[in-house]
Amino acid sequence: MARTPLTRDEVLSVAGDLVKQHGPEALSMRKLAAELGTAVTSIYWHVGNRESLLDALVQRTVADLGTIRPRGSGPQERVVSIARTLRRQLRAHPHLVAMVHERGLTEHMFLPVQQALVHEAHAAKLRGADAAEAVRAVLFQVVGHVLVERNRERAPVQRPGEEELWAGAKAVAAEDDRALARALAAPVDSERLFDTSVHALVKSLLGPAT
Amino acid sequence: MARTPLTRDEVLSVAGDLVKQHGPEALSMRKLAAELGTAVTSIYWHVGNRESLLDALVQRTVADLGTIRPRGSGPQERVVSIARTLRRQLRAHPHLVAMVHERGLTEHMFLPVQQALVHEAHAAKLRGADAAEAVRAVLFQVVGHVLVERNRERAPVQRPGEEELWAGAKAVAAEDDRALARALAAPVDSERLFDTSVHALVKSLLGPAT
DNA sequence: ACCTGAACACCGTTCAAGT
DNA sequence: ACCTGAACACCGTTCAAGT
Repeated sequence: MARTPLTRDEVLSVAGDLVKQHGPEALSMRKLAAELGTAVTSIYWHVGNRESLLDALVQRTVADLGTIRPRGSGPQERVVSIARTLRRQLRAHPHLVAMVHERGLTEHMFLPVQQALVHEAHAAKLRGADAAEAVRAVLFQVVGHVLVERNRERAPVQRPGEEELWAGAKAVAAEDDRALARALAAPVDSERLFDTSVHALVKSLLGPAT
Repeated sequence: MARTPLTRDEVLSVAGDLVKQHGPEALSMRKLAAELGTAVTSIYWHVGNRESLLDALVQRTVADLGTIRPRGSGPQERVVSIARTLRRQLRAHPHLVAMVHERGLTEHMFLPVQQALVHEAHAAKLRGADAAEAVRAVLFQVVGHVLVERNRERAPVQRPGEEELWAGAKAVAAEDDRALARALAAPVDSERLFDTSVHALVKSLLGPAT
C-alpha cells in the first residue's frame, strides 16, 4: 500500500486540480490527503498549513499568467482587444483568479496588461496623470465587469427574474416603451454588453478631446 | 439563568449584527447561541438551519434598500448622481450586499435604480434596446467598480505595491513619461476614478450621437 | 528528513426526550 | 409550542513517536 514519497509539487498540483474544479471551499486537508493516499499530517510537513497551501497556488497562478498581444490598427481598437483578452484570461480559471484577488496580488498579476495599456494611451497622445487615469479606468472596468458576470453566473435562479420584473402589465417603469420593456426582460448578453461598455469608455477617454 | 423566550426576530437581529461586523464566515451557530444565551439547537427551531438564517438576513437587506432621488439638471448629470448614490449604498453594508449578490437577488435589489436609470435614458432620447443597453452598462459599471474597490480594500498589503512596481529605474514601461510613472506609483483615488469612469461612459452612451 | 496516529478544539445538524 | 443535551460526522492543527 505504501506509496512513492510525497513531494510539495505533488501536493500543490492535486490541490490545484481540486480548487479548479470545486473552488477553495471544497478543499479540505483530509480530502486532499485521501486523494494523495497519505496521512493528513504529511501534507503539513510539505506545505505548512492550509492557508499557505492556498497562497502557493495563488503564486503559481500569477506566475503562469501569459502576456498580452494587442491586435488592431488604432489605439482605441487595440485597447478594446486588450480588454477582451484580459476578460477571457480572467474567466478561464475563475476560482484561482478570485483567490489572487483576495490575497491582494491583482496589481502584480496585471502588470503586463497595465504596461500594454500605457503603451496604447501614449499612442493616443495621452500623457502623465491623464494617461494613468485612462489606464486604470479601463482596468477597473474590465475587472469589475468580469466580477459582476461571475456573480451572476454563480447565482442561482433569479427570483424574481428579469422576465417577470419587466414583463407584467404593472411594468410602469418602462414608460410606454414596449421595445425597452422587451429588451430589459431578455437575458443579458454580457459579452455584447462588455463590448459596448468598453467601446463607450475608450471612446471618451482616448477619443478626440471635445 | 433562564432567559426570556427566544424569537425569530431576535435571532435574526443578533445574527445580523455579527455578520455586519465580521462577515458571514464568522457566524457560527454555536457562537450565536452563546450570544443569545440559549442552546444551539433552539436556533434551529426558529430559523431552520444556518443557510436559511443567512437567506432571511438577505431578504431583510433587500427590503430595507431605500429609493433613489436623482439630483442634477440634465440626464447625464442625473445618471452620474444615481451612480454615486448607488455606490454609497453598496459600500454601506458590504458583507450583506455581498450575500445578496451570492444569492442572486441583485436584480431584485436594483429594481428601483434601474427604473430611475430608464427614466433618465428616456430623457436623453434613448429608446428601446439602446436605452436598455445604456441602463445595463451603467449598472454593471457601478457594481463592478464597487466590487473591485471592495476587493482592493479587503486585500492585505500589495506585494509588490504600485509604488515599487512603477518607481524603480527599470520601469521601462512608463516610456519616458515621468509624470505617468509618478501617477501610476501613487495610490488609486478610487472615488475620483469612479467619477471619471462614470462620466466617460455616460458621455458616450447618453451624449449626442457622433 | 519524512511520515504516522492520536488528540484537541472547533464545526453544522439530527434526534429523542423533556416541559 | 418551544427548549434541551447527547451524539454524529465533519473540520484544521499540534505533537510526540516512529523510521
